[in-house]
Amino acid sequence: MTKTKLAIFNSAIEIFSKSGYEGATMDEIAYNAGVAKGTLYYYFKSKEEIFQYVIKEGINVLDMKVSNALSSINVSIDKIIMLCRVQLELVYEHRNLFKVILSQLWGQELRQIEVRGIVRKYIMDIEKYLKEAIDDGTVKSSETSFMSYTFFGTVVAAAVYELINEDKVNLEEMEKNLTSYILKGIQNI
Amino acid sequence: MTKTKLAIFNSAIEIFSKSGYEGATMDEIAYNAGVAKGTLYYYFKSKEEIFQYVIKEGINVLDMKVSNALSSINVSIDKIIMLCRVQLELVYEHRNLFKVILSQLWGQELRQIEVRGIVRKYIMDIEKYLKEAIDDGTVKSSETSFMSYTFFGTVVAAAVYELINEDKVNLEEMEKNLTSYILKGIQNI
Amino acid sequence: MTKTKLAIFNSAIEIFSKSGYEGATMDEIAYNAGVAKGTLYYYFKSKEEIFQYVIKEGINVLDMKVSNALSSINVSIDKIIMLCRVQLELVYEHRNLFKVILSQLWGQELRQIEVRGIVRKYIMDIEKYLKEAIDDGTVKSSETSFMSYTFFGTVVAAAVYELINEDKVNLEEMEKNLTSYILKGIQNI
Amino acid sequence: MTKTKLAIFNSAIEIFSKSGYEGATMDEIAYNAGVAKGTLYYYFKSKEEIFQYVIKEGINVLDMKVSNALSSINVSIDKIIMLCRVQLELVYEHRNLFKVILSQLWGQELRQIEVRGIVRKYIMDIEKYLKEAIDDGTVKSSETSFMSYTFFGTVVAAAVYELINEDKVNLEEMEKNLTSYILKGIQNI
DNA sequence: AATGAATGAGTCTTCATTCAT
DNA sequence: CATGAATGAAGACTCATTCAT
Repeated sequence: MTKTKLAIFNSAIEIFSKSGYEGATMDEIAYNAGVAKGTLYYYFKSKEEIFQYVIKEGINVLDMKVSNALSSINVSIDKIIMLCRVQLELVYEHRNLFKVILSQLWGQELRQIEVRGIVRKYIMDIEKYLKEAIDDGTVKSSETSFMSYTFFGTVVAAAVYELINEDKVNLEEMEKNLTSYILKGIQNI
Repeated sequence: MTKTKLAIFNSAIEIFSKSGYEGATMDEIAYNAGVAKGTLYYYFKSKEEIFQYVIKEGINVLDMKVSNALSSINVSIDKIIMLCRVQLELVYEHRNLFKVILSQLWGQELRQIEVRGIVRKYIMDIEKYLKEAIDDGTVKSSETSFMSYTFFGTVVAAAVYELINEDKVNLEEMEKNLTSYILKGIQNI
Repeated sequence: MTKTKLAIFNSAIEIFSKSGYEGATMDEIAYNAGVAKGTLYYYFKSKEEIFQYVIKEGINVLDMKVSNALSSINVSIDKIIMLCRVQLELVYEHRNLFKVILSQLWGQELRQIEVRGIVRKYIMDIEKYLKEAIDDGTVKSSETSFMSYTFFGTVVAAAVYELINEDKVNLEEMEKNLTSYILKGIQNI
Repeated sequence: MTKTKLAIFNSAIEIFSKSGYEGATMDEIAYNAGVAKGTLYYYFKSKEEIFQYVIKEGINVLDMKVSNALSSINVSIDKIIMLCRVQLELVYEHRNLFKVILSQLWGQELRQIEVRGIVRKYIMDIEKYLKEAIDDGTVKSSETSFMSYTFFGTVVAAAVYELINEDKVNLEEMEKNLTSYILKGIQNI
């Protein structure tokens, strides 16, 4: 990625997260990147292509960070706990990327269907870790597909919480609560 | 709501859910409602106003259905269980409304900030039920604000699951899994 | 054709003849028609579609004028003579249409290939009259296909002559010369 | 002409003939010439200048080929016959140049008016030969200016014929027909 | 109560041209 | 000699909105 392309990438993520895909304008993206509008088209064929690049490159980073964080852990329940923590941190650190993805998850445009496909793959990676933990008995045997979606949803919840309550979040506290919620649920026993 | 206004309401929800706010066009909404474009402006001042009407009227329906479902239940843990069930049913039944809301949750446009305010209120209603259950000891004492967001997130998860896996969902099965997940978590004890 | 559509049609022919297809701008066409740019798109899907409408509608008029002029003539040599005259008059009267057609005859764009198809059909109509005249012996037996193209080319020559020498043309004189050229050639015997 | 300039010349003629002046892009011309876009501007000041170079250099070649072909012929009627033949061969051999010229003959842009001027001069050369033949009585006395345009038009006809009927042309046959048409016309006597 | 022709501001995209290397 | 990254003016097209009927 050249310096210019990187500037466009960063600008685009910001603008898309602020205005959504349709709401974002090439003018804004260019201005925010500090380049001329024509430059966008020197590096990308269209707005669509910028969007796809943002998503794919972004997901790559997430994937790498997740597998890095988990690679050194052997005990599967610890993996699950670390997964909670790392996902939460990613949501926090890459909140703009998450906003872009979550805003483009819902429609019937080709772009949106593709984003769903990407999220599906992302969630299937989570499922893998859950299956491991089920296999060695630390996690309840259950329908892992749905379970991984609820896991993902819980992370989204954190994004919504963070979005709605802005500045006031305490990441460590959230981590603790989230892990407890996921592992043990809410019921008092 | 006259017949024509209702037709516009239904059409708008459909189009907004398919294309998002910016992606939806007045032409499409009018055509889908079976009226002329001018008619939209006879009933609403602007696209913005149609959108707001859709959201507010939609949320009203959800609120009423939730309180109806819970009004006859006294035991607080049963209320929580029913809340799981009813939310899941609403996500399923009013999926288009949920798609509209969830797609408009993430940006910095006035409209999106307003939608977040509405969701915030909606989640605070959930919090009320959780507080009740904590008070009588059936639910663990915890940070209820965050807990209600995770609850909401889990419901969103169901929406995503349903969206990505389309047709193949089994609502009853999902209900059982969801309730177990929320109440007891995933860990084997 | 509504009044507005007609205004667009007339404007477009003028602008296309002045600037060619690519050189013409929608702004110019709209301004010249006395309507807003959006109005062009209310009546036509695209610039391309305006162009096609101009060509097809224009060719229709030519076809009708030719067959009207020839319908009342029975002697085939007189038909040929009248064909010379009427073609020349059409080139003169509809010079803008001819300019548009002749400028769009030469490339490999779909639009240009289509125009060639239309011209081909137009020339095949001429061929019909030549064949008749050959059948009754007033015109030399020859390769009629090529002959009709040369006939057409001679008409184009008149267009070029008229274009290059502007104002100074004497239509009657041209008619006489043209007919003599076509019927008897240039050689002195 | 250096090798690079020649490459640009050849590329430009090809692209202009395929897409017209406005339709041709500098990118395409550069790519087709196997050079970088900047190189075009090393050799030419602008697209306009490339175009003019193409036309002028092209017409030069035509002029030379015509005068070469006719220089050794003394009998004026033979000159006319050879003129037919050589023009037809040029149209065939340099069809791309003819397409460029013929597509740029019709508008009101400066460039197009200039092309008309060049064609005018080219036709006036033809006129010269016709005048000679009139002077010694082999060609009918007539308005030579118009006659030379019809002569040119007949050649254009061949171009159109060739363009529309592509591959299927038989050059020798065409030459015979064309010469007969020009010298003796179509009428049976 | 309802329409649909007309608008024009705003958007994406193209492309001739420049310039530092 | 030659390059190609970068530009920005200009063009096709969209669409929310208006208004006379």
